[in-house]
Amino acid sequence: MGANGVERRPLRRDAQERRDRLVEAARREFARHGVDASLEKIAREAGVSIGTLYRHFPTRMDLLMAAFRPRLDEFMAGAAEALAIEDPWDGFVHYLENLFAMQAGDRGFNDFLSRRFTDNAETERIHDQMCRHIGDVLARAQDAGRVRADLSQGDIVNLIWSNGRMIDATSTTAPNAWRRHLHLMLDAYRAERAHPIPEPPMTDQQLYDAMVHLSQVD
Amino acid sequence: MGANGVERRPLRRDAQERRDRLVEAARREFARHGVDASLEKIAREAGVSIGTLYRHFPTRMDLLMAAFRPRLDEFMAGAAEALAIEDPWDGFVHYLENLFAMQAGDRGFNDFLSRRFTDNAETERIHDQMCRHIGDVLARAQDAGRVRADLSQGDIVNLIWSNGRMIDATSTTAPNAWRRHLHLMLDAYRAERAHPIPEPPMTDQQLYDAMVHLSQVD
DNA sequence: CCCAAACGTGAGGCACCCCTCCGGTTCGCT
DNA sequence: AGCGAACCGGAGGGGTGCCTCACGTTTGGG
Repeated sequence: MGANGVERRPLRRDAQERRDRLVEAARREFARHGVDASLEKIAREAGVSIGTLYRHFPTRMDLLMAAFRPRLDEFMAGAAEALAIEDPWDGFVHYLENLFAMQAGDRGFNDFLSRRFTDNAETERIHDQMCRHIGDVLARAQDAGRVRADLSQGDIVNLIWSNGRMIDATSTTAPNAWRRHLHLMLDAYRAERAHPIPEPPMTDQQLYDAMVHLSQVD
Repeated sequence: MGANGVERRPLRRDAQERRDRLVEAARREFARHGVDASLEKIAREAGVSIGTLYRHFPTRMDLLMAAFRPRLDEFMAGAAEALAIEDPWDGFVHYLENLFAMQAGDRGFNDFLSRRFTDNAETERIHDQMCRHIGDVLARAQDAGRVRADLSQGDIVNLIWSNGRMIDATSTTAPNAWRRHLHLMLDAYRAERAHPIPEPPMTDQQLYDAMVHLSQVD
């Protein structure tokens, strides 16, 4: 079955082989240089011409989705795991740990999580699903009185941005620094030590706009 | 007196006027697009040719320093204020509030604080001074038992990165979101009920490398 | 008022990157 | 084997940005 449910004949053998090499090269380049990596370089890296790249992946997003599919599945599985853990706090921590670790492992995926590409129905779907996951994990921990009640989904998205930036900075020189950041944040999130926050959480609209903003070029 | 102490005759009247216009335009463009803003655009904006820009500012850093000098002074003054506040915790909060607010006010300055340009003695000096300030403010609050003892300078630099990214995302849609982030972080930093952190702080070398890394193009 | 020094200009070389299009190549079905 | 559909290559047009340099313009001291 094709991506959109349309049955299509399999690729010719040579075409399939080139396509695989492209996805492989894209994974490497996106991981190294983020989602804005040069397509021409990816083609070169794959030993394929730029025209071929465009034949298989008409838009950058097509290539991104092909490259990140496994990572995305892995990530979603981690989120499901979190909800399966009995203790709500442990589930919350597991969710964040999984999130941070995946961001740390791949700069492209890190970018991908931080930005929201509005021109693509599938990525919208993915982001919605992510937001639902966050909401569930968070609400459960809050209902159990373990996470401060005034924490919002937007604060977690914020955390994604923060951590993303930190990982950009430290990944080559201190690859585990994110774990420190995470545990510091956990102390900020615990219900026991909460002090009132003088600024209200972002509205859904603000949050959405901010994510879209990050995906637009200056 | 010239920047490096060399006495040089004043600029010709027309040259001075163009230089002023350039600095003005640079401030605007850097604020809007970060420190990587296009120099050609800045020249256009100033109504001056690109050649003239290069005559006055042979390197991007020369222009950056000219544009940010007032902001830098303002920032350093805020840091001094923080140390002048009697209560160590209040001083700590004041320092961070000043820092965040200045990051929020100018995308270029935000970039500037996050990165470390190694090819320039003056910026190195500035960063060293900033690190000293952070160290002083932090140590004072820790000695007073108000900030958790296991917090390191690197964690504050981390905070600069985190907040920088958050501001990039939210400045146009939720310009005060940083204040919420700050107060969340304060709850993470308070000494009372701090939980142990399983990852050691970054070494000075790691911290330095990370800052340099951020200032290098992909 | 004159002229040398200071200054300004913008075309142009170079390096990227994106994306298209058409002539040539390869596959695999019959 | 032969042929048409599928596929591939890569030149090339359009865009942006950096930086230089030969030539023309302006200033202000003498």
